[in-house]
Amino acid sequence: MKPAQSELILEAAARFFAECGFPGASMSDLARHCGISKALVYHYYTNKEALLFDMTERYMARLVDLCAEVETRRLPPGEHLRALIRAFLDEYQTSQSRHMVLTHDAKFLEPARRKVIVSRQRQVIDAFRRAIAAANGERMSEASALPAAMLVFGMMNWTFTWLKPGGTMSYAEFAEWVIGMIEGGIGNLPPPRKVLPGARRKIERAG
Amino acid sequence: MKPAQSELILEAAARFFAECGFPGASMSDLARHCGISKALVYHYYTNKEALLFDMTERYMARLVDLCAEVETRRLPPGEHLRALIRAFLDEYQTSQSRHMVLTHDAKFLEPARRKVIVSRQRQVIDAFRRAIAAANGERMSEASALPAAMLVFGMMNWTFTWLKPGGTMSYAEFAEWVIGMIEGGIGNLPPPRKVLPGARRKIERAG
DNA sequence: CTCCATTGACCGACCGGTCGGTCAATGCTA
DNA sequence: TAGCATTGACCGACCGGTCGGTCAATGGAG
Repeated sequence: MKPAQSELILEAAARFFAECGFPGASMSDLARHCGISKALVYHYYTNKEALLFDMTERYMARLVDLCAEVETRRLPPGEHLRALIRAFLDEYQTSQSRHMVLTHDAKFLEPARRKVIVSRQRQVIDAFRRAIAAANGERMSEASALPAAMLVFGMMNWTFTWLKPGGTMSYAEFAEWVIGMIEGGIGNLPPPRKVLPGARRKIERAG
Repeated sequence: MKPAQSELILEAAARFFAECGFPGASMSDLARHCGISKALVYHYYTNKEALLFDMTERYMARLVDLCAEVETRRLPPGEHLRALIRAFLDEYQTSQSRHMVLTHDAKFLEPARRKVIVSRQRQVIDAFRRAIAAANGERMSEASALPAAMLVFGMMNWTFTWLKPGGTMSYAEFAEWVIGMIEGGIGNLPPPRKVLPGARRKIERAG
């Protein structure tokens, strides 16, 4: 069974939107990237925004599912949070384009559609907030769990600006760095591995 | 003394680019936002990209200066890193638009100009890397300081997606959260303040 | 003080080209 | 032949950028 044409378009669009930005990515060029005519793209998607919505909605559904799947494992609190972080960074490894489109271009959705995405984002945030609160029990106040979740999302989501699949540091390895940080701070990071010379150059973008 | 016209354009452009994205922000609309004609914008800036470059270059210069200024204080290592984090988050408070343009749209600069920005970014990353290495001395290997810096940038820079000036949590307060996290992990975060009801709704975007 | 050359701020109208989107026609397959 | 996949030709709107030209301020020469 060959994958549906619409999904091939979706995948190419994710890469293309991530590269050029939603407003900068023309439908003609997108069609060319897909190797089909522009009219055919419009055969599958009513307009440019529908493409953006389908892409971001599917991706958010995937992340929400990921949270649910980890919850079905019924792990002890500390391990649950670790599993969540590992699951997300594993997903991120193959979802760079999708995630960049999500964070950069969701604002171009019309309000009604944007609301759908934002509400799914809230579900994900809440899953982490709950996991953090549970893992820290009485040591952490209810009000602290949400900002703490933002610290965790910051560490994880910033990878989209610097960590690349196939680079020196793997996503699985970086997950342990995030876990080490939240469980004991900077002095608690994993022991160093052997690092290839020149590897530092791989890590370059931030500000 | 009134501020130069070109700087008023720059400021409006930062807001406008941040809102619409660089490719999505038209020069006609920008001029309208400034209350001037499009031709006048081109009187001050040779083209759209020059505007983007001037904006990002000035901002990066400011961040590099910030690192240098903190270094002149000659603080003990631990305090130096704390000061760097506090200085950056204080700057971020009033540089939301500029920073969003930097991270979203620097890729639209032509390679030569882009290189200038990237090299400044590397200077900033290196300042943090050195501060982190110094603050942790022999407890941390040389190779660990760079990924650790990425964790810190993640926590700080992710604020541009959720923390808003004038919101429930101040930037100064959040700086202490970042410091608490790196110095002892999630169990070491600052004690909770009184939080206004409904404040949680202020924090909404991530994924 | 008068005159005028020079300058920089500023504008409306316009250019070639590209945008998102449409549509009638043409395969191709069942 | 019915029906879906696919196309090239086409459209009005808008894009980044330029043009010819206006206007007030400045300043040096007489």
